[in-house]
Amino acid sequence: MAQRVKLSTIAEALGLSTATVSLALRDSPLVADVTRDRIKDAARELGYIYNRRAASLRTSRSGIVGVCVHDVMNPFYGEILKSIESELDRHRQTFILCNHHDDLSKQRSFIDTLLQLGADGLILSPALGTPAADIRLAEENDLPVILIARTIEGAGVRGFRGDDAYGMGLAVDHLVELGHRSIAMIGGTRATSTGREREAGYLDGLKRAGIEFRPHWRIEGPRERLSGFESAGAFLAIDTPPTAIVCFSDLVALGLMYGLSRGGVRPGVDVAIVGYDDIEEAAIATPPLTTVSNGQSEVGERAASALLERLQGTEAAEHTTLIEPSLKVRLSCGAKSSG
Amino acid sequence: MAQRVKLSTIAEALGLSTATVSLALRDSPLVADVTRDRIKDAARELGYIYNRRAASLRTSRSGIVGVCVHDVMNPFYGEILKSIESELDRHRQTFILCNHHDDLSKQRSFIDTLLQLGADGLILSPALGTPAADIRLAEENDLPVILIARTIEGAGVRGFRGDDAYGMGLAVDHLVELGHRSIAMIGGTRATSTGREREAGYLDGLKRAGIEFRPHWRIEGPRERLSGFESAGAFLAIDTPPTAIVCFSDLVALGLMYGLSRGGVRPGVDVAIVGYDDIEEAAIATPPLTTVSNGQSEVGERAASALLERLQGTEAAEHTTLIEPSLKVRLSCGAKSSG
DNA sequence: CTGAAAGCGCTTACAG
DNA sequence: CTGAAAGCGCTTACAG
Repeated sequence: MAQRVKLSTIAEALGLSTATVSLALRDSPLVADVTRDRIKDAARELGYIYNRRAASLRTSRSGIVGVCVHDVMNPFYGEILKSIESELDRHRQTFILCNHHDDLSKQRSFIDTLLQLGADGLILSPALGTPAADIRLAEENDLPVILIARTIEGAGVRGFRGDDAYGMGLAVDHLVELGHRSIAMIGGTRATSTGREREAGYLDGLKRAGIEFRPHWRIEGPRERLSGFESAGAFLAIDTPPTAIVCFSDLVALGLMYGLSRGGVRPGVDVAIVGYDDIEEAAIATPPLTTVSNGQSEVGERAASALLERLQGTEAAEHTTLIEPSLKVRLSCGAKSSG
Repeated sequence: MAQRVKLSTIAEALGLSTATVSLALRDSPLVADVTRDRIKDAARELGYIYNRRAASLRTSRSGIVGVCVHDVMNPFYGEILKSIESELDRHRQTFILCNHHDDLSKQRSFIDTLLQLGADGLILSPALGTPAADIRLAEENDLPVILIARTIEGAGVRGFRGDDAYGMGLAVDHLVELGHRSIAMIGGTRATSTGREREAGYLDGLKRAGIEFRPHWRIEGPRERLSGFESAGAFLAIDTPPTAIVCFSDLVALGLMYGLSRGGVRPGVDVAIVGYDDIEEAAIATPPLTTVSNGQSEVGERAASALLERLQGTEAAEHTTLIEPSLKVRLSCGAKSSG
């Protein structure tokens, strides 16, 4: 290719200074309308490409926001990412995505990259075991952080997530109303705030109903479709299997339903199942999945807005906002209670 | 925060020049070992953060590779993205993801951003209707492009994708062997090379078997789970419904199976179904889905390698490499042929 | 309304 | 083995 076109190329072609060209391209009112139009036309004709590195070196604003989650492929993040994307788009921020797969070192190297690129901010669903110090390091280096989905003790930053304990309570209450007295919980781990909260909501729900928790009702671990599928075996191996199951997530529930079907047990008929998240697939599954809607799009939108406000100069705050979840009743919990 | 630490901060602290510090941090053999160690220690202690914008302004290498696909949430891209990610990781390239949602202007603005950031390359699954000129614009501005999954006439760049026509042929052949003589195809559009190729494979398959194609066997459009679900209605409305269905993708097939179940038709019993892509869920679905494995991880890996080679200085080539697909027989095609 | 000049934080020949 | 200086392509006071 020919010599790259830069501000000075345009300036020379028109007999102007680079200062004027720079101002004109950014629609500064300091430049006369006629001049501005001439400059913009020339820029277009010459195929000028704005060099953001050079600009951001000067202004220390990059227009980049990092978004880092466990796994972008997980539909749980679908709504969240979608609303973050549209919010950032509107403010002409480029958003760069990253999976950390719950690997702390991947997360760290992504944060490092953002710092090196002079990114303007980070929206993070922190990896398992993220120490508060990691968040502070970013903040101390002028990278504002907003947490989503999971929160971290002592991180001192703003966070947005669903009220997981309350939401899981809704699920349990509903099953109790249907007459169930033996309710399992499958999936999730205490290593995340989400896992702890949802488990707490489950245990509280049982307590409210005066049901005594049995340790073998709790199958920990599964957080995705495949492990949900595999957990069907463990569930069916329980001596007297519970009549109902609350799952850590819809993905776990959907995998579990596949697993139970294969084991000859009919979800929604032989056993009641409730998921969590209300992903798109829940409504069309066989049977349609009763679940807890988590307000994900609100989480995404508010996280993005909070970040944009901080970029505008608002002070950092450090509380976590809980979005109120709601129950979506469908057919998967239609099992007759049998005990 | 305090004044930002830069090369010169370290240089001053140690009584050295920035040149030496710069070389030392990049492990140049020009710097004495002792000096290098002192420098690295100081950098760590001072909390030095490398400024990539400044460096890349000078070197015109950014270490950034863009990856842009229709929708990162689509599990079809799962394997592809995973192998691209690990390949780029190993070469210390930061990869930034973007969805274009088949919106040309979104794709263009992403390419623009990459150009502005001085990105080193782009791996692209082009949006519907992407003109060859868009690809050439990138190439002319020193942004090498590699295409995946979909190809574009006359783009003049390297591409990698599964052999879609051949793969769909495998699916049809298998159904014919099972005795089916009326086979529908659901999903996909002629606006993408993938859609055209898979449809061509379907039609050729019918021809090979001496089956005359009926227009009402072809339900165009669906490319995702939800629209696959909805297409069940259209299928069941056919006067004498075909005994077998090949789907544009696993997602379409899985949605369709949900839809058929709800309509009281048992997939794999009342009607044979074959998907395409062999995503993880296919193996655990109810019933397990017969499908065509597309070699996605090979696509991702080879696309990333091809790009890395070009960054190394290899000349651009322009042929498309077809990865050979293979059939995975499971239970969803176990329907008895009835005509 | 427009221009000349400094500077953002690196890297890279070139000297020594 | 180390240093002084130029330059990557912008933006931003400051002058005029």
